Amino acid sequence: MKAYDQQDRLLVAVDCIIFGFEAGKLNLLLIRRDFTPRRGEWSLMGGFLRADESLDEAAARVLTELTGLQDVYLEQFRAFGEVDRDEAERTVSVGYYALVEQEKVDRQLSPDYAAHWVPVDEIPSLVFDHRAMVDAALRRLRHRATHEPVGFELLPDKFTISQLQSLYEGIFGTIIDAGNFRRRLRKMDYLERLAEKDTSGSRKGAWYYHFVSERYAAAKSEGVDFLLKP
Amino acid sequence: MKAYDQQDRLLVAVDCIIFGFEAGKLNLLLIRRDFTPRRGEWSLMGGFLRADESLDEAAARVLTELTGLQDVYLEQFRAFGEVDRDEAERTVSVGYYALVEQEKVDRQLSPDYAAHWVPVDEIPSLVFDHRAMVDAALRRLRHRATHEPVGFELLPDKFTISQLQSLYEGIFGTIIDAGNFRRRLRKMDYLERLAEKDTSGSRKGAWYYHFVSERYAAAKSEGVDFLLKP
DNA sequence: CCAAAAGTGTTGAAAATACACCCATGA
DNA sequence: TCATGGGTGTATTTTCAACACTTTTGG
Repeated sequence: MKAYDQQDRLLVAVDCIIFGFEAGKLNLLLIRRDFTPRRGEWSLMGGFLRADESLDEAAARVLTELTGLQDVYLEQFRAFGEVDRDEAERTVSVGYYALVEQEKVDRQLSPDYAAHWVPVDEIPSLVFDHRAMVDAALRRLRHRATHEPVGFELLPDKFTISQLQSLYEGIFGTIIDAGNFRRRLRKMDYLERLAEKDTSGSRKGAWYYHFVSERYAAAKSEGVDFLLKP
Repeated sequence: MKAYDQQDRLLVAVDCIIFGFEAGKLNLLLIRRDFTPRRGEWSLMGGFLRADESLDEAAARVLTELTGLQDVYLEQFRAFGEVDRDEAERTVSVGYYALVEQEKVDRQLSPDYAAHWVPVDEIPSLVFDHRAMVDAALRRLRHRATHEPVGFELLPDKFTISQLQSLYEGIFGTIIDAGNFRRRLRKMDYLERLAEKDTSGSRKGAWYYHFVSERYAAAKSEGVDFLLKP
């Protein structure tokens, strides 16, 4: 418990699996490394934990550095600690996944990293164990999205039911029955229908909805569980 | 991403939340620290990650050191990285929870640590952020126990339905309808009824069952999901 | 008027629940 | 014989997937 020597001190990193959604596709934000090791290869965005910050703070810092965004949905999902996972030096990495509005990111993406959105079903070869990190994050996201209303983080504040359905189809890679999907949503009274319609997708126009987090918190505290299966 | 200095090197620990089950109670194995800091206070069993081992290996080592057990169910659930979480020195700790047969442990517990079983609803004050670790582990265990057949890890190889029900009642702190609980189990053909009865609990005697992990793996690969709600 | 997306209703099957009931047996 | 935990059966309710159906409106 107590014993350690200087050699036990090592680097701790955070790596961010950044999810976005656009045109019916769930995407991942990757960078091309312009630094060693593995310069030029695809990689997740990451950074080293500093002495004066918590893990959560480090993850938020790294995310802001790349996307310029603050206050985004960010959740730790797993620490990765194989001895040889980083070829340069022993490093334990803590994985975080982020859910961002892709459009927001695109407006202020840092040019310092050659970052690109890649559909989750077309992920290129990644450095180190980053592919395993992505897979673990995806599993966690899928699970979380069915049990907590986190999917909304990937959509604009105003969204239509069809957009939400398309998102869930993107997350799970499945087709969902529109009627049943709507019915489940209708019961969630923390989804507020706005007085406005989106007419871009159809003649009829689709009502915009809005997620009212205070109402969700109230419902949850009364034991009402969120559940949205694919 | 790339930049760090010597000061960024820090200690990584693993802490083990060790669950056991006895007499209808879900228990936690705690130690009394005979080392600084906080000598004499209650704490989780932990240890520092060494340069030549993975996180999983470190957790297993720590667990074996205390309990003498090997090959127990051990799962990482979260890394804890607040700056001041350990008052002695900046330390990131990765939390693992273990499910062990309490009786097995009691037979070979290391005397080097003053370890005690404590019911999960009577946890004393713990050092650092160990209480938050325990709470997170408990949430994870409850969730995991409903979706994966991990509860069996807490019971002997042979167990009765009543024991299993009592275990689930202990994990969730609820009362379960015996009839419905049995019916759900009857459908799980990876639970094999043995030719033997436990006559200690009743006149009639209760059949012993056995979890056949190979059969479960087969069922799972065919898409049959485990689900055992409280 | 018609194409096409938005949105509603109906139905039958499946599963969860509550709870009444039978079983075996040692004291 | 009866108290006690073990174990089964069943009527009722709830949930849910499938899919037919209606609505709206720009072109």
